[in-house]
Amino acid sequence: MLDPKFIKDNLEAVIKNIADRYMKADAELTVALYEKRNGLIKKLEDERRARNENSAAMKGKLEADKRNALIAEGKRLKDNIAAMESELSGLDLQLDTELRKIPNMAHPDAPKGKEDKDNTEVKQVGSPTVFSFAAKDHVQLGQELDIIDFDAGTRVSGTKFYYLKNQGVFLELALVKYALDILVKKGFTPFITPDIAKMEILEGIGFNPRGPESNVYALEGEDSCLVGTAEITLGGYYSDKIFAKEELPVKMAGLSHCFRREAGAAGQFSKGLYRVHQFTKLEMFIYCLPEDSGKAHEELRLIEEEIFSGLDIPFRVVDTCTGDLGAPAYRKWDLEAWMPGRGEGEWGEVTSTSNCTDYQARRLNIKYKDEDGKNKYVHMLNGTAIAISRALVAILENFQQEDGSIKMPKALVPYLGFDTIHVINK
RNA sequence: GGAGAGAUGCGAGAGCGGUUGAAUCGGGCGGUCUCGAAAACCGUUGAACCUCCGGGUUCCGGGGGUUCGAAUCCCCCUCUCUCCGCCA
Repeated sequence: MLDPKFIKDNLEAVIKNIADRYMKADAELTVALYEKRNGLIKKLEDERRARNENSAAMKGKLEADKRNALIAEGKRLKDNIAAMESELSGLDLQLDTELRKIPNMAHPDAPKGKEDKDNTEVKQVGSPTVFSFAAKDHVQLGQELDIIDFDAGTRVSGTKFYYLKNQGVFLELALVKYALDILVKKGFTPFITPDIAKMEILEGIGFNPRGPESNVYALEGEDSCLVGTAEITLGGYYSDKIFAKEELPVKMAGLSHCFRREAGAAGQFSKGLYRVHQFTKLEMFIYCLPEDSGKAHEELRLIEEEIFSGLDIPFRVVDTCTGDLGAPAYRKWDLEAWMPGRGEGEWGEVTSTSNCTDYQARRLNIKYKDEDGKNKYVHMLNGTAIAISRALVAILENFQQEDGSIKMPKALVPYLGFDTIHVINK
């Protein structure tokens, strides 16, 4: 969330930012509630001071009537304070509700626009794969090679579930290890995180775990959820922490399963593995000083580029427009890989890296001690190292051969122990 | 899952209705001494919020309650430790 004081002092900019991001939030109401709350706090504190003085006056020996008078005054103050406190907690709740709706400020250079079409291409690496034969999509390839079983996934678990099978299994493990090795070399501490997190952590990260439009699976009667990304568990890892300045940056790599409801998402562009309820993802996470977050964001993007270049997958980098940014993001870059099986071929998102500045840190209460002795909020950034399901789409579709086999990227061969997934039962 | 013990500042740990935002020790920081260091000694050292920038309020695991007044008494919850059970 944003600092209410910041909203008050930059009201016009905040209102414009909400509009740029096509979000529904009421900054003016928020400020009004904030001011009302502060006024009440002031009055409440005066009453509490009176109460403290009153009880301090009663410490020694007193004549009975004097004491009784003080007790009567104390009782009056007590009732008054109780009433004000309950009013205040109501106001706090309202303020918090409004505050939650207000997105992070967007980077001034983030392209203005409403939806993903308005994202701007920053660069392209490689070029769309050209085939001398009719290319198949990954659904067909995966089934023919017997490495992905969608039918069994649907039967056992429901639509948008799948089994990886045979070499598909080793492909997932190889991709994880390949990316992990790169990250460890770059100073990231590897983690395998829980796949479940408490709602308060989800909310701190900026997810909405409740409601029918939520993308989150909540656990019945548990006050916790299946995570949609390890961003949640990595970001929650240091909640309520105060870092020494020298400890930063902290760089983490977290492997987890990701669970997403994806309610209502259907159609050609989300078929097969592209949009599923469960997948494996290796996520990067950085906690850093505010002045370093721009640089750290760049670093995350460059690592993503390195991972995909290393796999020889053609991709482009896009700068995400204001309307397409998630609420916590200040700026976001996506890598989109070439996916020949989407229609006539199409760029499809494979990674995403966001600089969330102090938006998450404020709610999760993650700070560092600055030289002036003050505790200040850290900046928090996340980025996909590799999301297996999407990477599989790109690998199967780009590296398919005329005979239906798939050539493995060179970088994966040492991890796989084979260089081709051959067509069977021919 | 059952039984017991506990949760206080950076750490250890006292306090068990009003003089405690918190003794004491340790750590950190600053200083004295020293050629320098160590030792010793002295000083200092929590956070959040509001502010008419003088100050004020709140916080002793979390939430409720009793009281004129709660770190201290009562209730509920969470977590940690020990023992037993179960289990990959």
